[in-house]
Amino acid sequence: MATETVENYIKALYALCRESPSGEAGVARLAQELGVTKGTATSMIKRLSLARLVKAEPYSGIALTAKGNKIALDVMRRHRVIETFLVRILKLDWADVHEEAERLEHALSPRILDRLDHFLGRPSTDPHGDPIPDADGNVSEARNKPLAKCRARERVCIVRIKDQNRAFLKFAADSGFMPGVNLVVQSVSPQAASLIVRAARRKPVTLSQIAAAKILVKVI
Amino acid sequence: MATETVENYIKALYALCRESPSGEAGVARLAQELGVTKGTATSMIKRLSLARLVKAEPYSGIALTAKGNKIALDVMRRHRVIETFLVRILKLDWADVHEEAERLEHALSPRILDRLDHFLGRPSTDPHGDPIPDADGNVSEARNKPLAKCRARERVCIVRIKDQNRAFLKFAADSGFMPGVNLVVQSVSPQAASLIVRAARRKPVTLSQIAAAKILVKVI
DNA sequence: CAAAAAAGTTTGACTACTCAAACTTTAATT
DNA sequence: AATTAAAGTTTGAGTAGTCAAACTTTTTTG
Repeated sequence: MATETVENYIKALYALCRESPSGEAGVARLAQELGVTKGTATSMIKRLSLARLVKAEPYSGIALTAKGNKIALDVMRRHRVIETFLVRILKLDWADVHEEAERLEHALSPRILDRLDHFLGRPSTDPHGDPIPDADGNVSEARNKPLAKCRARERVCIVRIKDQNRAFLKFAADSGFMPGVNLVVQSVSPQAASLIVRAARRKPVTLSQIAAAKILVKVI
Repeated sequence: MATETVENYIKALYALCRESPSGEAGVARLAQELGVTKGTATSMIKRLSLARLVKAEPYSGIALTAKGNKIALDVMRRHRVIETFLVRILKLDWADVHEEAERLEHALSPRILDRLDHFLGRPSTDPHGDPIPDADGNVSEARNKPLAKCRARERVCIVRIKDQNRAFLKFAADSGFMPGVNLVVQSVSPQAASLIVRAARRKPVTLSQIAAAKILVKVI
């Protein structure tokens, strides 16, 4: 079994590879993400490479192997099932659960994970709309688009908030932006790189393109 | 915060001090309990002593300080609340939950612990009847007696099974010996160091003194 | 009480993880 | 193309935890 530290490196690598156009991660970003120095990250990459969890040549990009990918999905599954439990059952704050799940995800046995998943009714997404991989590592990434790409007068439904940052989640929750909420795009201003949206029984909110890119929606 | 390893040493020390007449633990038993060598245990005791969690002179007994005791009770609280959750909510096997809780107890934040405790209705004991310390570290050790000390024809109610061993717990569950169950002591045989007890709608079961010492009861 | 057993300690070495700082390679800029 | 900045690597060192094995102290027992 991978140590807690290894799981965290793998998880971070998975996310970095996702958001990079080349599909490969770099040491500098990885180190930053995990709060360690570049040297530490380099030596860990060497270890992961030796364990065949990543593919990496010196001075070039890092990519997860199939084995590494499996671990990443497994950790993500544990993380998201726990988040769902914390919000739905223990009523923890939607914006706080990420940090809490971060610690718990490493202590969950397959047996408890399955029981918890069953108890929750096999949820397909966590409270932020992130898809939960199934026990075999299959994820159903729904084809939805960022709010930032919407045009004026479009009516959409929020399906996912793609940011784990507590401050952003707090802002989103305070503004009423949570999965399941319907929005109307009132106006789009390409020059100001912002758009104005309105949820039912709410005041209109102005969002920057950057913020709107983190909110995934489906058209209704 | 104490590391996971430190928490485990403290927890083991607490149990050893309890069951020792002198109230002090020894390195050999401690090492055995944790599955490490004596040397490893010695060096850890030195560290704990430096951190003022235990009081220990070379070649003499080990005792927890007030600070160490607080940690022990805190870990036990987390352990027992989790066990209660695993049995009551996730329906895990009564005999299996100890090992599972062993891993989870170190990953539980005070916030989650409190929510879980609240969700469970602030239970006073875990599924094995072990008392759950409250958030301030107060334990209500009920004055109950071991089944081994009972006399023939006594009617008692099981309140606690004082053993974490899975095999013993499995035997106990299979024999119907769980907290809340009423028993009649049919006969006591000092020579054979055993006694025969019977639960309602069950066949009589013969228990050794040793086994019966682990079953705590109250007279009814 | 002397010898043996048990309990406790010390030492040297190893893995996992980390940092700081010097260094090398690659990429970006002027 | 030459310089600089950024990214990546290496080295030396430190903490936490561990073992094996030699050693010392205490306890047990013949």
